[in-house]
Amino acid sequence: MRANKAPTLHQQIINDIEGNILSGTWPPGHRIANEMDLAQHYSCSRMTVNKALSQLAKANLIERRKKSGSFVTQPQAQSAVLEIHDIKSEVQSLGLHYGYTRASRVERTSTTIDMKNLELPDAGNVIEVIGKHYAGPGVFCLEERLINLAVVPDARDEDFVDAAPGPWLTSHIPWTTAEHLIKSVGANSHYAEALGVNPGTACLVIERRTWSHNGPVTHVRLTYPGDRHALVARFTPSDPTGKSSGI
Amino acid sequence: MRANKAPTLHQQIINDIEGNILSGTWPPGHRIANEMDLAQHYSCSRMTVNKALSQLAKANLIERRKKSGSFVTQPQAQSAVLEIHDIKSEVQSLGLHYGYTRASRVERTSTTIDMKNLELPDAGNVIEVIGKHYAGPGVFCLEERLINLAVVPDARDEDFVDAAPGPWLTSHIPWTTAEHLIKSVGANSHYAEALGVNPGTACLVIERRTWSHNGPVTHVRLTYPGDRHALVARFTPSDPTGKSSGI
DNA sequence: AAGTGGTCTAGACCACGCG
DNA sequence: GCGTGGTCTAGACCACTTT
Repeated sequence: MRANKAPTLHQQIINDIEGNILSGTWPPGHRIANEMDLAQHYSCSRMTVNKALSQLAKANLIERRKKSGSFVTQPQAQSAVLEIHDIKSEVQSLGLHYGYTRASRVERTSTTIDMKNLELPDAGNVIEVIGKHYAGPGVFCLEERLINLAVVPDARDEDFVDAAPGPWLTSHIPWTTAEHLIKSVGANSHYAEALGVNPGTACLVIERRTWSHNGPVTHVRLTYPGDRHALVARFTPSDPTGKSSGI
Repeated sequence: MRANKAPTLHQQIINDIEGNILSGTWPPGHRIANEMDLAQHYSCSRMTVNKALSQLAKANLIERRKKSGSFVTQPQAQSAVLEIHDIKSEVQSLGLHYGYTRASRVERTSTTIDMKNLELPDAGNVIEVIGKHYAGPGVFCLEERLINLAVVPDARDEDFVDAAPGPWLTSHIPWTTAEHLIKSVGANSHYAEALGVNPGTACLVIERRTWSHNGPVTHVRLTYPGDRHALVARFTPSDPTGKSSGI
């Protein structure tokens, strides 16, 4: 039920390929047909295909190697202004042991707050999952997530005990739009206990909403204790491809 | 003394136009020559010019209108992954009165900390400007800025008493690269007093480094009190042009 | 040596919107 | 109406890299 508007041909090609990549149909490393074959498939010139593939390469969804071909990029679906963080690899890149524990999982009809967080137009069933990510012995961040069952019904069959919902979601649902909100808050007693810090400790909070073609997918609030965490983004005016990462 | 590498022709065109825009030579609203004229000027085909202009339009540096032509975008040099915030318009867009006061201005040879903040390879003269931005009666944020006099010698003649250094810099120096670092810290007694909050209050800190072709331009640390401020960015996978703004 | 992407050309047709 | 950008074509040559 995707609303596939295709105003231009090269945009249609981009949409098709992006769909295959983000949905996981084409896994990382998958080789994409070469430009001449694609041109034949779409009954267009090579230039048109090249325009589409160049744009996908600039967005870091594919990698192009001469003589070899074009391949789906390895860190799939995680290239954007502010990356959809894979916390596990983030922790491991710091040389620390990664761990995850689920604190709770509740299925319910959406409350008013849920609807506001997900920007749901109507009430519906949601799953709330709360868990902690660990870096070595300490808590790395607290995750509070809402999943919209209307868009992701398969989530009903997942308990999210051993693995965080994030990676499962990105491999099951292709997202088309994401929004980050970043702020700083002092930990109240509830968060302080969960994170193992003193009440009032400054925490970096990242809230992310994600949409697919079918509507709101998920809302997640990641709370990082203290000043142990920072976001970095570097860019130039005409190449607004922010490379961002947690520290 | 700009290192003008031009590997491809359309990149050369982009560089030229971007230079004219970011340096202010072409002010907002300036009409750019049409594609045919540019093609003649660069002795290339219209496609090549089109590729360059399309890319600049996607980066929001120019706006293209049929029949009329291409024009330099209004909010100049402030379109990027994380915008180079114009705090004044940010405050005013909230319907609040904007104010600015300079607290101090010091010219000195760079300290070790200065060199680290600016990523200076060698010691040199810098200016440190500290000031406060007000929204209505309250402090909106504290600004601590270093300016590299080797790259911006004209800054020596500015006292930055009535106007913040940020707008002056963006209108005098075209920046080519910027890096943001975002974190959350608890206010120590010094910051607490400056911001008018209780010690320990969580603050959002945004540190930005900016470079031009000639080297490091400036380093600024903006400290926003409490959870009154948040950053927002929205994007899609194949269009990583994050629109971000303060709240 | 051969296949691939990178770039460019010299045209073309169309839609839009200003005059 | 007509100038502009938007898109596309059917070629071409080159650089690179793997075989």
